[in-house]
Amino acid sequence: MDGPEPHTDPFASLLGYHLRRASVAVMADLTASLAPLELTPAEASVLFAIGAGSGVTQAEIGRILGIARANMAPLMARFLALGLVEREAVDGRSQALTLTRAGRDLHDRARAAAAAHEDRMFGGFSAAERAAILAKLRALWEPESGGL
Amino acid sequence: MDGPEPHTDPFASLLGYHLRRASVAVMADLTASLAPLELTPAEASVLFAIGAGSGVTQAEIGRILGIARANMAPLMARFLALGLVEREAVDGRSQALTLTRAGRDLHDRARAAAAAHEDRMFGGFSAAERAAILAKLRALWEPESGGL
DNA sequence: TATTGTTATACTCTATAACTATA
DNA sequence: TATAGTTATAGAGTATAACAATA
Repeated sequence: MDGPEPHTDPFASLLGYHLRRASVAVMADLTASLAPLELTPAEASVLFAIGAGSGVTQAEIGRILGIARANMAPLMARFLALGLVEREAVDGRSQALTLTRAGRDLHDRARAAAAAHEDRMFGGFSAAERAAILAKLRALWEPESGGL
Repeated sequence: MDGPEPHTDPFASLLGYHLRRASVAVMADLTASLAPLELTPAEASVLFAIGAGSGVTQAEIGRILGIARANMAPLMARFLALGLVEREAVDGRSQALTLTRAGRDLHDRARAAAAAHEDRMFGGFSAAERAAILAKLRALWEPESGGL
């Protein structure tokens, strides 16, 4: 007869489980960090994508960030309504996106908030550790990043 | 005058961004791995928690897994309807949960599916690398795990 | 024939509030 | 006064289908 089951942690070996829990915790902190700017993490990432590339289009951003085209529309509508973004026709269907002055302003503040958030979350890791983890995480979702 | 902005990846330094993308990709694979068993990742984790501890209660599982009590109810109702779980009164309000034979059976198949999934996702990492990443991830969400 | 941007819609997950019964 | 379990419901986030205009 076996005794009662030993209380070994059933999630101790499940990397995916810890990945998920960590992601949820980190996202919650980021959400709180961006809330004063009235930006969600997804919106901030779109702002970063527009701010980095000159004249990216809406569809391109969706592909880069993994946001469905249908869900980009209301997000961009809000940015336009807030005067954060300007559009310039590339051809009859695509429009190049650039940040207005207000958009660049908010972009910079979101960048600062994200940086503070990263320091708060990952400050306990050395720069080398951060780089090592980042490379491994990238390999998990970005096939062309080389790893795995 | 500045030239056009250089195309530096605006997410290159954002660990949180890569954590999120990796989590989404890994969860999608796990979801697909568990679909033949008609289990969601959350359901499988509950099955694992019941299978590991003798007589845990519904509320305890919620706390362990970060699932709100309100959301545990329908999940457990399904498990009971499927005959996967049995309840035994601990006191007037709590009930100890144990797996039935069918529940243990599904538990073991879910375990196997999760293990195959983990190998597929993380097989490119050495055991030492897996352990190192897991410890870092744990530190991000489980304060008492020591790190950070 | 494929792509862009849009609208409408559905589906899942998660969060909140309220309630009963029990400790 | 706090906790267990439940119900109902609301809000995100995400996914699908369809459409008009353009390539």
